[in-house]
Amino acid sequence: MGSTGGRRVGRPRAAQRPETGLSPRDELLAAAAELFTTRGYAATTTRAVAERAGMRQASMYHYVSGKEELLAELLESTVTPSLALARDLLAQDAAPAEGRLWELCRTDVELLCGGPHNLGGLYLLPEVRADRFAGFHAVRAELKDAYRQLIAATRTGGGLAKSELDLRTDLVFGLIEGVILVHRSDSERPVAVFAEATADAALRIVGA
Amino acid sequence: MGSTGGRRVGRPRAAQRPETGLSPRDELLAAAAELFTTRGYAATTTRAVAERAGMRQASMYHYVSGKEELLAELLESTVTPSLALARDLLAQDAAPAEGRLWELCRTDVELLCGGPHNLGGLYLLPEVRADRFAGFHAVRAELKDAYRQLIAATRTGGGLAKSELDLRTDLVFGLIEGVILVHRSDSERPVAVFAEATADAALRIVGA
DNA sequence: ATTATCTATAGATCTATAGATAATGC
DNA sequence: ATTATCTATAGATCTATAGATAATGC
Repeated sequence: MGSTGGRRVGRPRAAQRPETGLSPRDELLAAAAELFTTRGYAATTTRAVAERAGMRQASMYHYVSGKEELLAELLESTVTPSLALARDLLAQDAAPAEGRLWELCRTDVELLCGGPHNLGGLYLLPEVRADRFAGFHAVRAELKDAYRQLIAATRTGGGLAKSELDLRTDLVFGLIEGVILVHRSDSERPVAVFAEATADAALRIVGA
Repeated sequence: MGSTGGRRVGRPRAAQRPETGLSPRDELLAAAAELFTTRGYAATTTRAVAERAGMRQASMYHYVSGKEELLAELLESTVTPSLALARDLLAQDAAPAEGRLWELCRTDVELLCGGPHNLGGLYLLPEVRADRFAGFHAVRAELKDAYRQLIAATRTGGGLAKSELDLRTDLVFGLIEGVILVHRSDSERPVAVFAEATADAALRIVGA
């Protein structure tokens, strides 16, 4: 337990850099997050990811099976916290739906815009449509359904026909996604302000 | 001028298919539109584009310099009509801004969701951030500025501080973009209905 | 002995060019 | 002669595996 920190098992890395404190796997995930969000998934090579994480291309395979695994894990990490909150809010059925919907919107934006990279944008990579990521899509569909249920439970949402409810859900869900995209173009605005404004806008769309 | 139609100069294509009526260049653009929007830009090979357009990979270079040119042209085609309308609406400064903003939103959604492929999604490919597409970004920034000007000209927009105006512009612009993404998941709803609902939502966001 | 890394590379692409070919046009 | 296509391919990747190496652990 020497506090010297350094000495690790295994052959040293060829290009030594200051310790990040992250595990090698997390270094890879962080590198992938940055590269996938800025250059895109297909355009990012395994070499680029590994090298940015401080190791050689081949060493990456000691930790992950390939690019797909990195993307799958990053996708999960974007949607899982939002879904956990959504389930929580759905369960609080004594509280007014308006406030719960507002909170879901706000937190969703904050989570997705808050990190160092625009992980929210990963949702939108065309490659994510592949079957490989069906698991992610299922989780995401559950999140969207939570939005739908909360919208249906609002005062104005109560009497809506199904098609009208679907429409409003798409509008709100579209707003959240779109806003995450737009965010990256102007990062000087505090995320908290932006997230609250988006939640306000969502409620106005629903008519509450 | 025989109405037989067929006979064309040059070596015949290896795989013959029914005439599309499009020029070879337009066949390439149509193929690229489909593939770029569904699989992504980097994941689409020149071979896939050419083959889908009915010719061999190498023949593509007779018409375009490569994939980049196809993407650049497709991008232009998505934003140019919207910008033309935006300029038009800005010039009509006698009419109330609310109605003009509504019309811009509606038409923008209709144009981008209306085509056979989700060309609106091209905006969002990470590759589009490259310098090569600076021209497109300039046009797009002009479109966004038109949104801003119209929002500023509404009754509620008049007295806004710059930061507040920027915020609302981002929310509206984000809504338009996000909604285009969401649209592809549910194409059974008529585009016209969706476009109007989006425009209504945009006005509610602005507070008009 | 175990482990984390490295170097080297086979095999599979993919792009863009060179040069041949099979039509029509004159 | 001109044109639109083709086939063939060089050169440049990129992925994933095989096997070597340089640390610590015991």
